[in-house]
Amino acid sequence: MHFVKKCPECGSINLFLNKDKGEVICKDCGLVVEDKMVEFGQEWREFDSDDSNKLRRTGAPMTYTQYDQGLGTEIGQKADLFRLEGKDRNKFFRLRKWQYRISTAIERNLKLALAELKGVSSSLKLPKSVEEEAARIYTLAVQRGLVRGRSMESVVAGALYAACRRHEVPRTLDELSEASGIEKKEIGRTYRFVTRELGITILPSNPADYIARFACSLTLSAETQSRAVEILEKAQKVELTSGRGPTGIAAAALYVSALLHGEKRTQREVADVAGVTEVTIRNRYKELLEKLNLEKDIKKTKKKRK
DNA sequence: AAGACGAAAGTGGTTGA
DNA sequence: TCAACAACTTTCGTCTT
Repeated sequence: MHFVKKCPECGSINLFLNKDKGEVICKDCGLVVEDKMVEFGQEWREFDSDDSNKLRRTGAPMTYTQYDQGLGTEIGQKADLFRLEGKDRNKFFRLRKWQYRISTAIERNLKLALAELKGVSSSLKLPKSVEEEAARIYTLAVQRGLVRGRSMESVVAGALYAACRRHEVPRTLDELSEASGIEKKEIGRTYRFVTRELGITILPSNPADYIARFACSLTLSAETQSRAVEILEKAQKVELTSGRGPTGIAAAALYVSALLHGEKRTQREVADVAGVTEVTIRNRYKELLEKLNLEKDIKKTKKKRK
């Protein structure tokens, strides 16, 4: 268990440890700060009503994959209204009407969106924790009005993509695109927008995270796989990886590794599963050979073959 | 004939003035 | 806001197996 010093959502250092529940809570935004990323049943206190009986919850844990979790605020209770007259009073009614409209709109939107999210998530076979995270992100996005001017689906896809990245189970934009039916560009755009607006920090994705999945769909042996990861590690040290697309690097490492183990796959095959072109693989491949002195190894295995 | 290689031109996104 | 820039793609011709 490591302790987080700053709230990942709002950056506040005003954290509060609730020993009874064993949770660390951000006092500013109400986020339950996770010690690991995989954490179920987070809750935003902020959005709860003040009812004390609601604070003690029983029953099923609250989850962001359900659309209604006590969202929204009611403006103006009866008592306040009697103190207002004329213009002020009208203003109050107007505000209340809008508040009502907005909150019901949010609920409707969430209901639809979360259904969509579940669909996409399950077609990508994503773990439940990622789905939760995505739902959380989406909920936040809706509340901040970030969906305006964007299609609901694209924001869902963006949220899912972000959630995948945070949980280090990366899917490529292509996969998300296929599963959601949203254009790659669009997902990327909303993804960037949403994460920036919400101040979500995303670690640059690690090429090694892709290896297992790519290797699997290429039916490569476990040795080849771990060799590829080794190559990746070396590549990181020589700073071959910074700035490049992680999928390209992963693909190249896998390609080299397959060659070394006599499990040759064509560049085309590798390129397809990694969602990059052969050219990119070639470039990365070339760089890998140069910087890591792998030429001899390749030649050796070639001779062996003969 | 298929795969590997490389050059050249084009695309979308980031950065810095 | 615009131009320069890097990474990546597309396309195509040539070489290798």
